[in-house]
Amino acid sequence: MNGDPKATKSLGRAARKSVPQNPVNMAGTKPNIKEAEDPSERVYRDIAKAVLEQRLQPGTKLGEQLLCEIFNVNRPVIRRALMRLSYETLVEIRPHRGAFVASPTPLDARQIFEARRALEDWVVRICAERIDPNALQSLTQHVAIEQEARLSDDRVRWIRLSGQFHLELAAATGNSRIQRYLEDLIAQTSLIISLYGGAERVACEDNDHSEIVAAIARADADHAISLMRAHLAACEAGLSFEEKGHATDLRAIFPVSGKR
Amino acid sequence: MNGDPKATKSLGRAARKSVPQNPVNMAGTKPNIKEAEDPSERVYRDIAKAVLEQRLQPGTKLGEQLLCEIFNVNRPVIRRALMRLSYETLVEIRPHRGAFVASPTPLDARQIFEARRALEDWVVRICAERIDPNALQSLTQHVAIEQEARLSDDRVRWIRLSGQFHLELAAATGNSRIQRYLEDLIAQTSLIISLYGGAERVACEDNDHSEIVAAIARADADHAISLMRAHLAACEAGLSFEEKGHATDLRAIFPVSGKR
DNA sequence: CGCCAGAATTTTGTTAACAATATAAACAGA
DNA sequence: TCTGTTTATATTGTTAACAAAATTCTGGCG
Repeated sequence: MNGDPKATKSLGRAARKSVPQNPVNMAGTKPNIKEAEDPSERVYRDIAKAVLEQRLQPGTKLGEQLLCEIFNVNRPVIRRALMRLSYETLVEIRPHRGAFVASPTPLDARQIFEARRALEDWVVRICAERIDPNALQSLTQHVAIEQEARLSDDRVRWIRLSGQFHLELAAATGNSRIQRYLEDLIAQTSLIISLYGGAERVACEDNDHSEIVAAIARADADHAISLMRAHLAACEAGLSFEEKGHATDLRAIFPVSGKR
Repeated sequence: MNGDPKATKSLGRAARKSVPQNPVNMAGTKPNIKEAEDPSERVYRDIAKAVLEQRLQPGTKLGEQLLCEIFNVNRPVIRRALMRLSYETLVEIRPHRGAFVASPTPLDARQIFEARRALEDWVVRICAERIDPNALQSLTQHVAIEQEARLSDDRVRWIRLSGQFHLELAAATGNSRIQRYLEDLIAQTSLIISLYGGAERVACEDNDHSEIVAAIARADADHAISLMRAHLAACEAGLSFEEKGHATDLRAIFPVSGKR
């Protein structure tokens, strides 16, 4: 989430007198700001979330009209959301063809994991060096929630929490840029696991997370880093780049060969 | 400079012949594809380039109509370019207010330099460990060109080449994601230097670059890293956050009448 | 029976007009 | 003369209709 603290949409202080009978929303208390949030923001968030939770599989076509009906918005709104998603390489827009959920290649996967290693090494080191007690508390609690979700077999929730752990770690460094980049990489990791993931298709093991937190709590940077390295390596090692024969891929690859 | 009556309507794309004469355009010749590049791409690139070369100062308003006239395109095209620029936090879009060249705060500056340190440490290490001879050759040549530009007092060219050096370094790692993130950070570094830069407002010193390349050529990762760290630290130390008394800064700081 | 060509349909991309909001300018009152 | 309000202008955001491209369907041919 790219929290936008500046989007305060301050509607005019003085009520405009153009309409005398202006049903002012009970002034006095906190002016319930209309928020007037860009609807494309919601569309973007929902689609990104679906990708993150592996409910949207790579190669899925995202037709504009269909999305309009689903979200009850106009096409430019959809278009903006898709454009933003394409900027984060979560969807691929092919001119005059449409938008599709991105399908990272094995090479992409390698680069993404490499980038994650580069960033998360730094994140873990910073966390171990200067960790806010509150943040540490929050992390510990998060790991507990994760375990609970895993035990209760709530797969979608588990996946979401799994990725969120890494994000909270990044957030704990206080560097919003690194956090944003890691958001991007984690979302694409979801795609990669959707494509090349093994049997259970999980992102992370719980135990790894709790051990990392423990090492951070001990301010043992080196150990925390090696744990994170092993964690990501295990995740990457669990991929199998052979099973690429999904139907969606075939349709994306062969434009028209079919008849039925 | 009212617009010529030309071009806008007369889409210059070659008329597509539905004549059966051309049943299948074989793969042999594809020079006429024209790529049909999105015009917003050009607008985006030009504006980003202007920011990178510090010709566009932070806080500058980027009115849509004005840009339409400058680039001879329609508003949606401008709008797309601005939206993309806002994704990269090069411009800030305030609802119903317009788009402005971003003005990173001192806190932003700190985070950006921190992120650069995190990424470029990794970049330099990877380069020192596994550098392609061709890439090394290219880097050496680039440094030479940089020096030439500096000696010839071509300030804009020097600034551009200075940033490009770091990008080529990132490109040499072969990781396009890291490269993209660093592009983002370097562009914002230009903004920071525009805002808080000292007298000469330069990004980098030439000697630093050549020394870094030399260390990489020797495969001396540790030395290369410490050189890069010192290089970035020197750049950051050259900033002065005091001279903020510009009018544009004040307007950017107070979003609307000092509320909130 | 399978394959290729051509037209219809769907979908994307673009253009233009409309509405809402913020900015500014002018004006009245103190 | 200055402050506060009102009106006018300009710019942004949205909606709707139009045009181009591609996929799909249909028909003819090998």
